[in-house]
Amino acid sequence: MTVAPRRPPLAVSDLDEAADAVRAAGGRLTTARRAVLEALLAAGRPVSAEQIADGLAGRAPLVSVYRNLDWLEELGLVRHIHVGHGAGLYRLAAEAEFEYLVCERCGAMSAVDARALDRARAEIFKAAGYEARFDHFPVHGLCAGCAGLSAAP
Amino acid sequence: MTVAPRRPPLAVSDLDEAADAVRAAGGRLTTARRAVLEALLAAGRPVSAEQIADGLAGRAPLVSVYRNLDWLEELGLVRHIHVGHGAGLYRLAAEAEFEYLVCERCGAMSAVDARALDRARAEIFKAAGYEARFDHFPVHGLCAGCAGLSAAP
DNA sequence: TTTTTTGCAAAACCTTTGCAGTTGG
DNA sequence: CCAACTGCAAAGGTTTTGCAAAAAA
Repeated sequence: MTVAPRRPPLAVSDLDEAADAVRAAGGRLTTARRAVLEALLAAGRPVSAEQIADGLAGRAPLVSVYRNLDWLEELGLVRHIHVGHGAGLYRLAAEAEFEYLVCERCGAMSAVDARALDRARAEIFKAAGYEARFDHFPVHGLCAGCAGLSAAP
Repeated sequence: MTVAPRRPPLAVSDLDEAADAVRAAGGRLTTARRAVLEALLAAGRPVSAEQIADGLAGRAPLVSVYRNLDWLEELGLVRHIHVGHGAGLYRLAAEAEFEYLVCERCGAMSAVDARALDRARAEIFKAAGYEARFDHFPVHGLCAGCAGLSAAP
């Protein structure tokens, strides 16, 4: 979960494309690395390193999952987000066109097209001069249901 | 750093008011607790538990700082935010009218009046049905200076 | 006195690192 | 073959917990 300069996203939609990207970078498609990529492709949503390792049936221990996630993130194939106080969640950069919203009451996590938040980004820029990014620290708040609950007495 | 239901903010501007709030809640104004409150009042901006403990010259060890921050947060006097990958930062709820923006490139943290982000919140609500809150996970992105840098080749 | 709070020690939790051995290309 | 990668073990940084001793009211 390096903080370092984020590489431009490298979108892949299947294992073959991922394998090509790995080899193009001079990397090797090891058992552990393939397993992590398969897990991410299968998940289709942000998952923790532990969830990945658990689903790997021993093909790679947690530490190797972390090392591969880091390496793949440096390559631009993987991104991670921070949701509440829990562990970091990882996803393929292929899904980069989505951004997430997290409900702090019920824990729900919704995905929206990144462009849907462009107007919000523009308002933040007008108000504070910041180019907001929601792809690392998603928007936290209350989902429609929970917002309704706290509005009603 | 309990996640639990956030209490309504309890704004205090000096130690006396804080002491009253503590006693009104049936708590005691111990040396450690007073020291933590003084540190927060003096800081006037979000600081880590470790920074607080370091400035206390032994009046309370880190573990007591954490316990008091938790207790004070449950009471509504203190809030914490998450900035990047670092430790949580604590501040008095009195400063709740400010929200923060964090630059992921240079680490700068700017405070803005919370109302300045109301339009952005409205846009997020329109786009995703979420009532966004920036008071726990601040807006992350690029400050004006760093955004300019990455725009220029 | 009585209940709260302290502070040490130890653990929990997530993530990273050192290093010797393994493996993909 | 040999650099890249693994996996164990051990550590890192942050936060929490158990518990007996101390202190506020």
